[in-house]
Amino acid sequence: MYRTHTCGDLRKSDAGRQVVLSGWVQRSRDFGGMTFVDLRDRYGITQLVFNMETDPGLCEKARKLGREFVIRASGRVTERSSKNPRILTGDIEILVEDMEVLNASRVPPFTIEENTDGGDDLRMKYRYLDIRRPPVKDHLILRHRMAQEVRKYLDGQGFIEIETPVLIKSTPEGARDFVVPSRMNRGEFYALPQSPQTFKQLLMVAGMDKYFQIVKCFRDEDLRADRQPEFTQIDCEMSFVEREDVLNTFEGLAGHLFQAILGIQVPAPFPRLSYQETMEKYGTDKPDLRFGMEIHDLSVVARGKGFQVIDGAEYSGGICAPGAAGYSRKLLDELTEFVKRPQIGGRGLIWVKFETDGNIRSSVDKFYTAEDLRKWGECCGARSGDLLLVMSGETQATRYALGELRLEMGDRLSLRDKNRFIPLWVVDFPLLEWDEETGRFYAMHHPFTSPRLEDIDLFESDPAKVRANAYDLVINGVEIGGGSIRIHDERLQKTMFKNLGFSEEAAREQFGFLMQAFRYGAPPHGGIAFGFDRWVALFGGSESIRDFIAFPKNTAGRDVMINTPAPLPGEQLKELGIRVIK
RNA sequence: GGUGGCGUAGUUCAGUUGGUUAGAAUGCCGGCCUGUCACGCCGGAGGUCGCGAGUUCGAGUCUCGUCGUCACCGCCA
Repeated sequence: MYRTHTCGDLRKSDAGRQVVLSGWVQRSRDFGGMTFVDLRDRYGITQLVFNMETDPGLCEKARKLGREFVIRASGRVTERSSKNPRILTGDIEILVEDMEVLNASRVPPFTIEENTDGGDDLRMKYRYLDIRRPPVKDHLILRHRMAQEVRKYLDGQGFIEIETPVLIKSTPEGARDFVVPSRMNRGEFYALPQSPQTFKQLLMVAGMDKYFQIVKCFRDEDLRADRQPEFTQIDCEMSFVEREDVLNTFEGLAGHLFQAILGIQVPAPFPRLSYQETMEKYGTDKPDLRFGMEIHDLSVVARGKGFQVIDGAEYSGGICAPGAAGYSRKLLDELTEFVKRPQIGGRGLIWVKFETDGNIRSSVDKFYTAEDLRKWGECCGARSGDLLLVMSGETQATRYALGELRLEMGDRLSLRDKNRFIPLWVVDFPLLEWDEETGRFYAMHHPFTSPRLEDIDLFESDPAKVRANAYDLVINGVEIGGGSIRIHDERLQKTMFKNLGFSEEAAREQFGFLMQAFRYGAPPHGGIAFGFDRWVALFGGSESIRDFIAFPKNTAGRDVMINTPAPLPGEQLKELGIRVIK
């Protein structure tokens, strides 16, 4: 027998018991006459004691143990004379009577501890060692618990978990596909799904009514801290629903997860912001509502005083940083540098200090009187002691830059508390997005998203103005999920394809199966998909999803542990009928 | 596709204006130690300064290229 208990089990009440434990040697402390060994497994750490007086041979053996050796030890549980309150098993130790090395270990390349000394690339190369560390292990356990709660909740709501194929068909819209060659159909390729979108709609046509799946999705696009080439979605679809039905159902899911995982009660319904409104107030479609500091339009109030930067700009806007009027020249310069970074794209930054003694000082005193600036302050809700930060330029770009500045100020003023969660729905996205390069419209969400029916006439006059019946769930500035009410009508779907520049043939070629299905009584339906990795990372207090995935890929899409992607042997290529060009 | 950061001992990092023998901590190895739990003390080993060119009397340090890695922009329906 390898073990009677785990390394996290034993307590004071177990004193006197004869036990067998197996695990890894975390560390040993050798005193010559006696040796302590910390034995670790997934459940905890238990101290083993070896004594030279009791059994010199065994004690010598224990002194030779190295880090990460796998051993089995049997002995008697005893209460410690000096306890360790920092671990759960700290009241007891095992007086070892027999010990066996099950497997020796080379010295690991980094320390397997709460805070490792290993860098990212090493940790990835030896991921199986990294996962032994409590933080990574706990992230994976958190992920497991969330997945179980999702299943529990959705099952309780009558959702059926159904698997959809992984070898599917490449589609031209959207992200690049990963493709898989077919040996039996030479010259033809499968694609891995970017999401099970069309299949879940077909399941609605099939009458399954409520579907969900925790499923891998694949997108061959450049990566980020919160993007992996393969990632996991909680994919859901429902029949006979309107937007509010979907939002209510999944507010329920979110509320359940907050409660079950974090023990937090989140008030429902979540706030709903239109895309238009969030772009105006926060400069982004995924606002962080943990703090105010909204963007205010100063275009009108600031114009006409001879300051070319503002007078010549399409748009001027400002944010009011509470209590920051004391910012030094150096800090203001830092902020100016921040907005001028190419990623932010600002040309410069105007500041106005509403000092606590009532004075108003600004970087544009030459052009504006105190009275002028007081009006700016009124527009932005500035109070005594606040700092107003103003930028000018093209509307969209300036709002974006102000949005980024807002987040920066939120960080600097410690307004983004990791332990607070403010979810909201962003609704009424534009249905279509104009692409300058190709000179045509693309679906902002996907081509099956229903327009808001009252906007349908705009298809003819001003397609860019058509609003989608789509929604995103945003928590603390992170896009956690999104979905829409779908088109279930063949004719409307055709109109949509037409506006996207699909020829009738192309549409039939790509999505004919869906159009065909719609002819056989497609119910009104809609759904949503959540970025599971992001949601877990958010609950785990991290911006990077990498440490919530057991075996993630690096920013170049490589797995440095198994070293892939890799070339294929010529034989294999030949069998697939593929020649690699350089 | 683009911008930027980083690359020095097993690991994490320091390394001045370009200057003689490249340091620290930790880990590792050896010794001592009977109540530690980041044990302590003593000693030791350990380096192609990512790689390749160039500038220079002289390059870890400067320049260019290249590779790796991270962050961001584009991209991600």
